Amino acid sequence: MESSWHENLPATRMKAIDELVRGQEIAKRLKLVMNRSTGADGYLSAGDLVMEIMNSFNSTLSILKRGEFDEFVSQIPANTQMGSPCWDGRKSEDSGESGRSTTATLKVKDRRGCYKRRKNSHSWMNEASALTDDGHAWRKYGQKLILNAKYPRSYFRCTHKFDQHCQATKQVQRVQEEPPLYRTTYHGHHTCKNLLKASHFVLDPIDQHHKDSSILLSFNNNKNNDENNTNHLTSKQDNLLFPSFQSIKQEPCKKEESNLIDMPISHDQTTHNNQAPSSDYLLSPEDHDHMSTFDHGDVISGVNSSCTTSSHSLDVDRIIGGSADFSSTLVEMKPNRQATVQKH
DNA sequence: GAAATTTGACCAGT
DNA sequence: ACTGGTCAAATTTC
Repeated sequence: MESSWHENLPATRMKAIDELVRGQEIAKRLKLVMNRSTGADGYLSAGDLVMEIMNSFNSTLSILKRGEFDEFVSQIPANTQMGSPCWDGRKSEDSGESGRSTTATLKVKDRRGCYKRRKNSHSWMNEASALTDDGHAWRKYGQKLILNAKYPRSYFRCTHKFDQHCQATKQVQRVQEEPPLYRTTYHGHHTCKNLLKASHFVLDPIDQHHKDSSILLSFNNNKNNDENNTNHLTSKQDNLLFPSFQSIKQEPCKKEESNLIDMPISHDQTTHNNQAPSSDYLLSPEDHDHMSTFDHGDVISGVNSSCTTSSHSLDVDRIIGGSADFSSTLVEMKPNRQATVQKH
């Protein structure tokens, strides 16, 4: 599948990719060296750094290979590159849309509506039988009843949206009652530096994955297709995930888990569908390829450390396939992590 | 009191 | 017009 993306890219981008691949290889070697020479404690922080580096490479490569560079750039906060009047969701004084505001609504409009709706944004999906901790701190900003969905959808943004201009968001929706099945759809890349959580973030999914509790889907949005995807997605039980979802600011997430996402919607349109929402998401042919490699790669890339939640597996496949992959390393690190995570 | 969640309203895409 | 995504005041929690 790699040949396909090669063909479509301009030479300059190809060159950039080559450079990134080279850097990626170097980081990989560094990791191996560190793995041999460093003690446990030293390794953890250094390992995190290497993870950061490699995730950064992965993310960038994914973006470039998919021809999404432009979009990626557009996600960078306004103060660094874009002129969007209110990129961070806060209203700036002179945002253009007020032009069609009436005076009566001006006050409200002054506060609201200044946001760009996500279109074709980079997104991927994770399905699990429990609400999984993806290692990031999330803040809930909305909940919505979705047509033909039995349960409401919850909307989360990165806690560091404002202090670090992190653009990542996710949506969580329970899609099935028995067995419980939650679908988490991630949008955007984390640009925050939440390093502590980052290491957890990297670790958990590996573990989860090996214990087979969740499925990560990578896709480019578009909800057209159906069928089939979900057939790949049978999710299973896992007990490990329960400490989970704590990333939504510890306790509050429990609340969400218990009364928010679990709560079925009790109105008339609940009729048909526990499964239907699954069909809202589909994989592009390319992503089907990713799917086929999920078993080892995409979990890492998808959950990918603090700052790069790009999900595309090809790079990670390469990493993991090409060297003593992270898994063993991560297993070593895990005890530390658990001590940290399971505060309650 | 600060931070997080809830919830109704606003807005954009279709 | 409808629906989903986001905003922000009000409320709740710590």
